Amino acid sequence: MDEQARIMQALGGVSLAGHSVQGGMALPPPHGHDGTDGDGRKQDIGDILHQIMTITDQSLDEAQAKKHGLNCHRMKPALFSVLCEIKEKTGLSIRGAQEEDPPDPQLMRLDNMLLAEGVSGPEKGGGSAAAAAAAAAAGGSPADNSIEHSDYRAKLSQIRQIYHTELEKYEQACNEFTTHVMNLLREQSRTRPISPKEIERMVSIIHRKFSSIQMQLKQSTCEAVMILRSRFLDARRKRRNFSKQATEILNEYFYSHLSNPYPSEEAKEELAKKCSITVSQGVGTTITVAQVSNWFGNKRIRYKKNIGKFQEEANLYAAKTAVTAAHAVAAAVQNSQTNSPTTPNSGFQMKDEEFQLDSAENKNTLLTNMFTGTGLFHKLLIVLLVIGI
DNA sequence: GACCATGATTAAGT
DNA sequence: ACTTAATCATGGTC
Repeated sequence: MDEQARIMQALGGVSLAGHSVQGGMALPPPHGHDGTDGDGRKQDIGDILHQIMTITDQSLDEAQAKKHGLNCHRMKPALFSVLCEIKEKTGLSIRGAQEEDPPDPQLMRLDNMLLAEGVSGPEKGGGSAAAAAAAAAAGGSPADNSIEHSDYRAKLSQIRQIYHTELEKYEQACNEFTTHVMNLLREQSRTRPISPKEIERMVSIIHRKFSSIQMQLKQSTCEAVMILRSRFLDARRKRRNFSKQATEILNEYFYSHLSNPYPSEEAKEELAKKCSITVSQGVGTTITVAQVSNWFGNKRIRYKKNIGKFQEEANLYAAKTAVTAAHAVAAAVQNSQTNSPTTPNSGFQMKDEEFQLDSAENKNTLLTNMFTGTGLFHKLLIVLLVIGI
């Protein structure tokens, strides 16, 4: 409004009050109007301005007609050049041209996440690979791709599809709107000075608006993916017990290395492999090295906390391994008189601390279990005695 | 449904 | 990087 007033004043001699007060006046015919005297000319300009000002209040047909009238008006070139001049003076065309939009960090984050989740970016193959990678990174068993995983992928691709169709819709709408506005501006540039820079600026404003809408779409897509992930791939929520065989293998190792129950990386790998192979029945869960580490971590701490509770189990496994060891020893003895068989070690050494079975309580449990528990252990002792060790 | 077992996660320590 | 210890959350059993 301020600008309008300035323009009015710049036009010179036309009193703003003069024309605006005459609200309901009859508009002069666009053609054949020959205002020859000076007063008439002023009146004329006032009318034209009034038409410009009230153009939005009129119906489309009316407006079109008036627009045509204005375009053809003999005063039009003069008015146009005056407007050009004013614009140049006020620097309207330059203002705001320098504002460059820096990449929005939030938008970038959303984009990156969508790309990582396989929603945006390359088609199907890459998408599911990314999803699998994400699942693996989340610590979930990557091979647990049974029903749940396929379900997850189906849902993800659904989200993906919705996202893409919506995005396309927005883009199309944006393009349509942009061309519409550009046409409008081009059309208007016949009656008022509009530089290409201004059109460019307008386009960039439109794009910014639409990209903020797109951001909302991206945001809600991200949320949907997060919900989906937490529901399907959060392994913590879907704990599954290891198979009996797998636990047995792990326990065997644990109790036969009781003095130092810290499997090396290679040992862990081998255990993981062994456990995975033995799980042939039912659900095809493989056991990862990380899971083996978890298992040993839990086992160590729980064993240490309550050795008594685990004693029976310890004897069982100790006997088991000792039997095989005894076999080996027996074989060795036959060849040459060797000594020191690998007797089950009852000492338990935690990292940086010796955790022996010395406490009276623990010793008692060990002894009672030894002689009341497994007959196997008895047999083993006898075997060892017979062999002469 | 209470209760225990158990796999996974996390903070803190080394 | 790996471990311990505590804790969470679920699975399984009664």
